Amino acid sequence: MVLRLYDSLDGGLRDFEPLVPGEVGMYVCGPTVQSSPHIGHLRSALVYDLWRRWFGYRGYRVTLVRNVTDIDDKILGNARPAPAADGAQTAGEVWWALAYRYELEFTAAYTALGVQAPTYEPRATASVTQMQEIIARLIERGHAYPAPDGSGDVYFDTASWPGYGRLTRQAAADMVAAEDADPRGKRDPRDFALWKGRKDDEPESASWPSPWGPGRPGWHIECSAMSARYLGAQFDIHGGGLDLRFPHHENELAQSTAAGDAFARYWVHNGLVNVGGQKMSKSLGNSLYAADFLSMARPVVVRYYLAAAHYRSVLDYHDGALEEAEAALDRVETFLDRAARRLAGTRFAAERPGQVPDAFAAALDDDLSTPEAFAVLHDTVRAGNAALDDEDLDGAAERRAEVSAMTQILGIDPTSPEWRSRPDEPVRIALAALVERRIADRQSARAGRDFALADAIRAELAEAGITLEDSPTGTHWSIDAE
RNA sequence: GGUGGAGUGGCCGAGAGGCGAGGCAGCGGCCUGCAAAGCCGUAUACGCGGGUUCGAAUCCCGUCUCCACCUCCA
Repeated sequence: MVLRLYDSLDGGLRDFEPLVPGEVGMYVCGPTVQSSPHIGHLRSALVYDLWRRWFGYRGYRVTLVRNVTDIDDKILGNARPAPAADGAQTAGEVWWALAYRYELEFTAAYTALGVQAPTYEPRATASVTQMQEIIARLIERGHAYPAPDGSGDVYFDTASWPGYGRLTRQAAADMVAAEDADPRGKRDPRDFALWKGRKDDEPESASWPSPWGPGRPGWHIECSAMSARYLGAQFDIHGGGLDLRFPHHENELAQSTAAGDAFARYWVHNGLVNVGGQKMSKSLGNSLYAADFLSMARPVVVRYYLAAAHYRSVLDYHDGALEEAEAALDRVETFLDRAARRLAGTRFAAERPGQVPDAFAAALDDDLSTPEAFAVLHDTVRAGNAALDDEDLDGAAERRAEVSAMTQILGIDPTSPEWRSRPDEPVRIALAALVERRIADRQSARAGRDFALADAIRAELAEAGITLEDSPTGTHWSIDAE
């Protein structure tokens, strides 16, 4: 079976053929660490985590590079201004401290969501030499020019590159220049900065020496440099949020190819997250930050929610969505739990190494169709429950193995230690002793047909947050999901 | 103005010419002392108007509405 993915450059589904057999090189635009991560950042990271896991399951060795943009106008803008001429320090946080603080927030959010660390996570500030090398090549080839205004800026000459606009299928003539664009030394308003000469109010620490004067890199060149540095001049997949298609990815593509690099062979873009039908924005005040979102439900539920929609669709968050995800995931958990209890002590007790059902694999092979994959997961859960009802233990064990395999790939295996809040063993043991005693009391009440007492005990435990379930093999108790 | 995308049952959300994905909620049933969990059943769904076809949510034409991007937002 061939893996297919939707290539934004091509505008259609394409069979994936790796550059090097058995390997996948994937570059994903990470965040600019200028403010706290929001739900959209979570989704983006999760999407590429899922791609990576699936490629891995399909036998590829995946090199995933996700950068951190740690130097940028907004970072400088959000940090304190440069020291005054007399050397007096101004109040506030220095830009690199601010960038690092937010980087740590991103890392914490990704970890909480079960996003595996990429193979490497380069910071833009560590590849300035590589950026300058590309800029020099562009100037040499006649596709970039230092601004004649003495600003120290270097611009990409869009008019010199016929392929400009290819990724977003736009004709240069149709592009509308932003009203607030600062023309500075540009030949054409569409030209974009490769290098930004240092301005007087910018801190010395945010400036690097260059052949064009001290300054710092433009945003787009960062990704061109880092992808080539870690994955090579040509690599398999370039990913990022749909909002980055233009100008960021268009510019990356133009500058890398104009510099002579073959660049990405496939472009993958994830859909954005809206809140209440609208794009998140600071002015609307509807931004949903990662930390808040992750506290609204168990992280594995958040992951389920974000992974259940197709990665290219717009995901519109609305109230109640996490409750639905919770209910859906509970079905899976309940089955695994139920199967484990029923199979314990039988010859099917040991977990078998699971194979995912063919339909599940086919779904993910088809442009990572997680919605269909989740449908297969639920079908399998139902079949497993039915097997348990029929006392078909072999079938139940088989379904359990499949469910485990699927949830592991999706990163939502409820039994995985990463989702377990550390149980306080002594407390658990003590609680178990007390609860089981009440259950025994209830059993004798039931045996004596004193259902009023039995129900009272059940209600008493429910009050304490403990749910009882009777089954032919005994009464099972569980603590309600926290 | 340009480019790309979307409108599916009470809700979420797939699919893309012919068997009504899946989840949540609802209803009926089985099971249960009663529950819970589970299982089985249950929907005249595809923005609107035409057309092509034996057959259209899926193709074509028209039309309405919404969203994203168009120089630095994942």
